[in-house]
Amino acid sequence: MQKELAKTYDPKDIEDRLYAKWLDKKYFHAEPDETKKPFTIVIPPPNITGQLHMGHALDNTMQDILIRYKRMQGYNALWQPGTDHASIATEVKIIEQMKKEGIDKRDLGREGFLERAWEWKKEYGGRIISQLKKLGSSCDWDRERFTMDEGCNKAVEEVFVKLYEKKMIYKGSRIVNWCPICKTSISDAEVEYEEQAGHFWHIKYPVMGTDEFLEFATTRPETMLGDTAVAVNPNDERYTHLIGKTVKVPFVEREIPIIADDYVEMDFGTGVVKITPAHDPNDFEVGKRHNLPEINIMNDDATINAAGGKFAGMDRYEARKQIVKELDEMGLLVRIEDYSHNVGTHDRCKTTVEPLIKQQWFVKMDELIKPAVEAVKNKEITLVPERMEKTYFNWTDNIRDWCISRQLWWGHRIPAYYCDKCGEITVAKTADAPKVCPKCGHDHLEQDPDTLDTWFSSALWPFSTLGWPEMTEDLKYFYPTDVLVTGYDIIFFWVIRMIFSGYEQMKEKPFKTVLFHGLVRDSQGRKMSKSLGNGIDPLEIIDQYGADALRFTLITGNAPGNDMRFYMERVEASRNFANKVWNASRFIMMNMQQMEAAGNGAAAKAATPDMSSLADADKWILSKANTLCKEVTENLDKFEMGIAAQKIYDFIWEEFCDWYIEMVKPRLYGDDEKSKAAAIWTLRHVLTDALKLLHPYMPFVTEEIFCTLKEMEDNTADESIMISAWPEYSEAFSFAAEEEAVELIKEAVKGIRNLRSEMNVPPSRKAQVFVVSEQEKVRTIFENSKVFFASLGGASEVKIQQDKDGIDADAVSAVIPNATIYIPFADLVDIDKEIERLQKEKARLEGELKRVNGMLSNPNFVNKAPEAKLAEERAKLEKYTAMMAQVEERLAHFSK
RNA sequence: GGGGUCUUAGCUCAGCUGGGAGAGCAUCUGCCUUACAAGCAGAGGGUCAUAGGUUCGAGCCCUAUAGGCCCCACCA
Repeated sequence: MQKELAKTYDPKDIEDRLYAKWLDKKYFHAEPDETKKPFTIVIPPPNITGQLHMGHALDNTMQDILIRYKRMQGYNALWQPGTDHASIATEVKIIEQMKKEGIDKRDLGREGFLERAWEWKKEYGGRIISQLKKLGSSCDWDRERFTMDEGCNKAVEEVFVKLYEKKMIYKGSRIVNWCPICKTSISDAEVEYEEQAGHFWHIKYPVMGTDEFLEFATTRPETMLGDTAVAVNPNDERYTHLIGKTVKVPFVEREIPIIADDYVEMDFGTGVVKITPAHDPNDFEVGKRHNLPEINIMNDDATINAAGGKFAGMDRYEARKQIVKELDEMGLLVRIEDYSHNVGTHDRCKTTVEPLIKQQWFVKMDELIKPAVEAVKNKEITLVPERMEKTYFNWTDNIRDWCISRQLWWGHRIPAYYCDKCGEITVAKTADAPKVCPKCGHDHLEQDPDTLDTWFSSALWPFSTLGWPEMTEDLKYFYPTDVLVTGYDIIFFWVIRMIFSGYEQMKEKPFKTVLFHGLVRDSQGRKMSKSLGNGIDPLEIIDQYGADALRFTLITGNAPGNDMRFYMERVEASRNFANKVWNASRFIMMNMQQMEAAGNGAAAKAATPDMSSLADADKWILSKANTLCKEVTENLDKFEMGIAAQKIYDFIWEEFCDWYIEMVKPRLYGDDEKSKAAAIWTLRHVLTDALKLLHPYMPFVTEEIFCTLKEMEDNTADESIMISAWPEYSEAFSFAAEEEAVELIKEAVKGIRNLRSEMNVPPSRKAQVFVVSEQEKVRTIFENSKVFFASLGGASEVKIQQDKDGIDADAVSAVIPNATIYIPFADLVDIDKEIERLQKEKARLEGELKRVNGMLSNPNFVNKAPEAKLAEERAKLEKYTAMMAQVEERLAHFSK
């Protein structure tokens, strides 16, 4: 039973041991249980390529706090974990790795490459999971899933086939964003715009049958090889006479029409736009309106193809240079202007994307998005913070069809089969894959070589992980999930797509609340990135300071949706807090042991206290703790985790450690056994509640202390804090009168400390303290708390009396409501300084009185303010008036 | 072009539905008081960006202005 705790908290010994225990006891595991209410969170599945970074650490700390909180509240809490195959991100990594070995993806072939990819998954897929465990994440690892496991594959096929049958997935030739390095199409969401310094090349085309030229400007001159028209605004009088005529495109020697279209802005540039339907999304639309030919001039690697004539084979930038040069020589280059403009780049590899026309698969969005918009509008799904709704609607209002096919190998292969004889397309699940063409009976069918956008499978995550498309018990019980915690940066990629997928497939929302967090930046406010080398590795922080310190740092002092900066000083502060909790506990346990050794342990260990033996201080801290339980619960229910954390911190450090523990020491060292037992009962009770409130934030240190405590009490029933009951507010522990009494004592102690400090009285010099109050009630309060003044205020003796009899007239004083404290430091008193001090106090009180009187004499305030506020101000008036009288009395004495 | 957000103590940030400005770190002073020096006690430091407005009352609500950051759109 005798258990020694180290003097400083060392998380290293403890964390792995406790985590292993939790796993062993299956505390994280949840099964459907109709007697309990479910609370579900699905993890944003980290990429298998991933290493735990600060963003993950924050994201998962938030989830763990919520899940641990709800678990303690008695919910059947499920945190569903898993990883994401991350199609393109992983494929790019593997290709990089192979490149080092001199292997090209194509050398291996599809099968060979996939084999290698699965090996990668085996090797690295588990890495991030073990890192999440280091953080303390209480995920149900028995349920770990992967976006390409059998169940998720089934879900993906099911959705694809269903949507295809409903004509909500279609194949079409459309302009898409093409990455010439990754050689795949990407969705609009994957394009990142980047401001780049470029040029505006002013070029002119000769108008056929005239000696006129049409001048226009372009940022991409090489696309002229694919021009199929030149457009002007129909109302532009400068050009009306040319509409219907043609111009000749140099090099390719193509005659193309001059057309009129509203898309052209008259006052931008020359008011003339070259139209390249195959290489620009706007031009593509113009081309459709005017039935223009679409001439693709590029290969998949962004070199010019045969349609580019003499430039064929050149890279797009090389061709650009050459074309400009030759146009200049031909006298068709008017001028070159510096021009800064946004260039679309691929978010994975930063390559400039090339708009190209390709056959691709799309999800039709117009109908699908409707319930997702409604759900947020009518608050069936709540976004926290609320302002994220604007971002959400901005996307849904301008939604375009979702390009879901990727020219990659790692991912879910599109379940479409083509007859190489009649061209019939058959879409079917793998299990029902057609052997022969259902149209012509031909037996040679090829599956579409493309795979799906990685977000197609993650969109199904909240229900695919629970067993869908089977209507499993898990799905019935745990769906819809409760909270989704994620960064605001993937609202378009993921959040919206989960919402519409949930409504479409489950006819029900995927989650009730989306809780957004911001980015974790470095101390200078920069994004942490590999290229900057400014990333801080969460694992190193855990190693050095402990997971609890890291978690607490990430969660305090930052509001939902806001970015935060990461400071080592803050980690240290959190570590210090863990140590503070540790030492306070150590102190309490030491005293429990002494009590036990003296054979008086029973009363201190009782389930309920002997109310009559509780001192004012005991009731005060019990009452404070009681209020804290209520507030923290309320804050957590509103997802105000940072605010709740701050309250717990302040309570433990200030109220509990700096005040209560110090107040209680004289009793612990005294010989009133009854009083001692009450104190220890209170210490234990408050500590336990505080540990429980803190546990979601700092799971390790709280568990270690909690278990040690229970061991000392021989309480084997409570084997872990993580499955103990969340502390609830109880009217029985609300003590308003005692709270008021102790606050008065605190005022008195602060007053004494202040005096001593101002007069440079060393702590070693003890002094007499006189408390004078005309109110019997106040005198009783001090009488009950006399014992505190020795340790807290360096008092050698405390005398409480009704008048100033026997007090040195020149004693220094501190004025508190309804009482004056006198300390006779006759030899130290400097009359002038004392007068100055009292005058300062008087000025302060005058200020307060002026404010209160101002309010109370304002009829508008008296008439309109709520009654409670009025009463509060009246009480203050009374208090300050009394204090003012006391100060004036002292001033009068010294001024004589 | 549209939208969001921020501007609070030297630094980084909290401040929930409007009712006397807070934390951590830093600074200054004094303490190794038998839980903790990763600590204890005390102190200094803010016209809450600016200008108006609503209100009995504004850091908080409204409008405008200035500066910073972010997202979306992409006029070639």
